[in-house]
Amino acid sequence: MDLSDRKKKILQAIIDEYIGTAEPVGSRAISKKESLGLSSATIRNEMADLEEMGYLIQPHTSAGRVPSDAGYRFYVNSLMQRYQLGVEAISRLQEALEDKVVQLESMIKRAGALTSALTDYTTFVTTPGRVSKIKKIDLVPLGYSSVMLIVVTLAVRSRVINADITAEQCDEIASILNKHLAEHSADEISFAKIEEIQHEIEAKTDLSVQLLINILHFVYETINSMNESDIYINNAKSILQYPEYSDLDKARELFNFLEDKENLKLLASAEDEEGVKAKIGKENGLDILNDCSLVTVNYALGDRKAGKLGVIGPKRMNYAKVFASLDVISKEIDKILKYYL
Amino acid sequence: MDLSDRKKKILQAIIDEYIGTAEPVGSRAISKKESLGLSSATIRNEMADLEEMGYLIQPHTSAGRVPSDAGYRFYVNSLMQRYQLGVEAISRLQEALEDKVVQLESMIKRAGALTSALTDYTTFVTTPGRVSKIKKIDLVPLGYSSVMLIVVTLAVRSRVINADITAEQCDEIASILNKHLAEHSADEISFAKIEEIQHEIEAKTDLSVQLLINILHFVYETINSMNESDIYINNAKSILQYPEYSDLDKARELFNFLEDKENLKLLASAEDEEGVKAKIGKENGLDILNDCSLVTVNYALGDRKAGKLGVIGPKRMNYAKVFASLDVISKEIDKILKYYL
DNA sequence: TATTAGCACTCGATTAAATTGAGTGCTAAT
DNA sequence: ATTAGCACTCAATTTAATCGAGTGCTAATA
Repeated sequence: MDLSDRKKKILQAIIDEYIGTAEPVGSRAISKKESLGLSSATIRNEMADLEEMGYLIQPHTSAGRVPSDAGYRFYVNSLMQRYQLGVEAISRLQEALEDKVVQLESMIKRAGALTSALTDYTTFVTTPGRVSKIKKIDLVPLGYSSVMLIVVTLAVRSRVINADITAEQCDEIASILNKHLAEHSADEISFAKIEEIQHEIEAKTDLSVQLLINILHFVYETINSMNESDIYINNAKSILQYPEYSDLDKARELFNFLEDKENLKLLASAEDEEGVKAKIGKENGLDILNDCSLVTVNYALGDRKAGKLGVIGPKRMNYAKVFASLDVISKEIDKILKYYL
Repeated sequence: MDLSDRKKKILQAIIDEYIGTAEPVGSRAISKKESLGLSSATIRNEMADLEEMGYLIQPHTSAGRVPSDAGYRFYVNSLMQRYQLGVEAISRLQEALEDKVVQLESMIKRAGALTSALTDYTTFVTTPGRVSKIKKIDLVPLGYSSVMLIVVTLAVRSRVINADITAEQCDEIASILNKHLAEHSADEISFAKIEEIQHEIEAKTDLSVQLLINILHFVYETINSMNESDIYINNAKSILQYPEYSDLDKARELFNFLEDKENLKLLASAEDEEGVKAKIGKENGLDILNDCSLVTVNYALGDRKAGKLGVIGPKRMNYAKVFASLDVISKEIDKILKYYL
C-alpha cells in the first residue's frame, strides 16, 4: 500500500499547489514543474492512481484534482516540508511575549493574538484552569460604602462589594483571610473552610453577620471563578478571507459557531497529546468543520498541561507554517511559565 | 419649506417600511396601508414631490424609493415614534449591570455587550480615561524573584515585575508609595513626584538603586496607563447580517475598519453633547461609513463626561429602538457610577 | 381642484440558451 | 514505460430573451 517515490512527489506538488491557489489542480500545471520532468499524460495516469487510492478527489469529470482528507493527512504526516521561522521572527515573538508580561492571562491572550498575526488564521487560546496558589487577598475601601475585593494568584481578580465597613475592619478581615488562605491553591478551598473563617472573624470583630456572610460569599465565588479556564478567540474575521467561505451563509454559520465559547471549549477539550497536532476536515467530527482543519498544541504550567493554543483554518491551510508557529509559540509560553512557577 | 401633514405621514410610512425590508418601497405598498386611504397614484405624486425635496431617492427609473440621508435625518428629528423599552427589559438590564458589578471596566464592557444584545447591531464603548483617585498600591511577592504590582482605583491594574526582593521590602515600598500616592488622581502624578519617592525609599531601605528605579518605572507606567481610555467593540459580526453588506468585499472592508481601535477612537472622539445623537451616512464624514449610521451617547462619571457608548449599523437601522436602548443604558451607567463616586 | 383609474414605458432581475475552455481518459505511437 | 494526440465532459462565462415591479403621464371622476 506504499506510494512510489514519484507518486509522493506528485501528491506533494498537487497539495502545495492547491494550498496556494484553492483551485483544483490539473495535470498540466504539475507537468510544467521543472523538478519532475514528466508529461501531463503521465501525471494524469498517476493522478488517476492517487485518486483510486483515496488521496485525491475530482470535483467533477472535467476538473483538476483536489486533495482529500486522507491526502492532507498523508501530507501532514509524511510529505510536508519543515518550515523554519526566521531567527528575527522568533526573537520578535520572544520579545512580544516577555517584554510586557503584565499578567498571566494577558500573556496568554497575547500569545493567541501573535499566533493569529503570524499565520493569518483564526486562533484560540484557553487560559489555565486551576491556577497557582493564592498569594494575597486584599480589601480596599473605595468610599461610599463599597470595597474592592482583590485576589492575587498568578492572575489578579477583583470585584466591587457594597459593604459599609471601615478601613480598619477591612484590614482585619483581610489579614484573617490571608492567614487561612494564602499559599493554598484555589481548588483546595472548600465552602466549609470559608465558614470556619467566618466564625473566627465573627468572634474578632463587631461586623453584622449578614454583611460578613455576604463578603465571604464574594470571596468564595471569586476564588472559585479563578479555577475556571476561559477561552479567547482571535481574528475570526480571517475566515472571510478564504475563498472556501465566499458563501456568506457558510461564513456566517461558522462565525456564529466560533462565537459561542461553549463550542470552542468543545474543540479545545481534545486529548492532551504532546506536540502540535492537526485534525483535518471530518476528523473534527463536526459537520460545520468539514472544510476546516484544526491545529492545536498544549502548553504547560510547571509539569502539567495547562491550556491549549489552536489554529482554525481552511483544510488547505499552510500546515508547515502553522505547525512551526505553534511549536515555537507554545515553547515560548512554556519557558515563560516555567520561569514564574 | 415645511412638509404637509400628509407628506410627513407618507415619508414616515416609507421609511418604516424600508427599515423593515431593505427593499425600495413602491407607491402601491404604501397605498395599501389602511391608515392613509390614498390611491397609489396619489402616493406617487407625493413621492415625486418628496424626491424633489431631497428626502427620497430613486435607485433607478423603475424602482421604488429609498430614503436619502436627509430623509433619515428628518425621520430621526421629527417623525420617529418614541419607543419604550418594556419594564421587564429595563429591570433585566439593571440587574445585568448592577448585580455582578465586578469592576468599572468590566461593567462598561458589559454595557456595550448588553446594548448589542438588545439592538443586534455592532456597538462600541470607551472606558473612562483619567479615572478616579488611586486607592491603594500593593506589591505582592510571587516567589521566584518576581512580584506583582497592583494599583487600585475604581479599576484594578496589575503587572508582574521581575525583582528579587523580600516580602518585608515589598511592604515597606508599598507603604511609602501609598503614603504619597493614595487619594491622588492618576493624572496628578508626575515623574518628578516618583523620583522624590525614590529618594525616600532609597534612604529607608537597602535596595539596589537600579532595582528600585526599575520598580518605580513600572509603577509610573502602570498609573499612567490607567489614564488612557480604551475602546471595545461588540458583535462586529452583525454586519454580515444585513443585506446592505451582502457584498463580501464591502463587509470585509468595514470589518477591517472597525477592527482597528484607532479608527474606532476617531469615531468615538466626537463632541460631548447631551443625550443620544445620530450621525447618518455622509454625516460621518468617512467614505467607508457612507452606508452606516452611528448613534452615540455619553455617560458621565460624577459630573464630567467619562466615556461613550455607540451603535454602528446600516442607515436603515431601527433608530427608535436604538435611541431608547442607548438612553436607558447610559442612564443606568450614570446611576451606577454616581453611586460609586 | 384634488384624486384616481388606466396605460405605456423603463429597466433591473431572472431565466434560458449558447459558447468557451480547462481538464480528463483513452488509444496508438515511440 | 512514456507521451502525443484527440474526442469528450461539464462548470463557468457570456449572451439573449423574458418578466414584472414600479413609474410618469393623461384623462376621467368626485
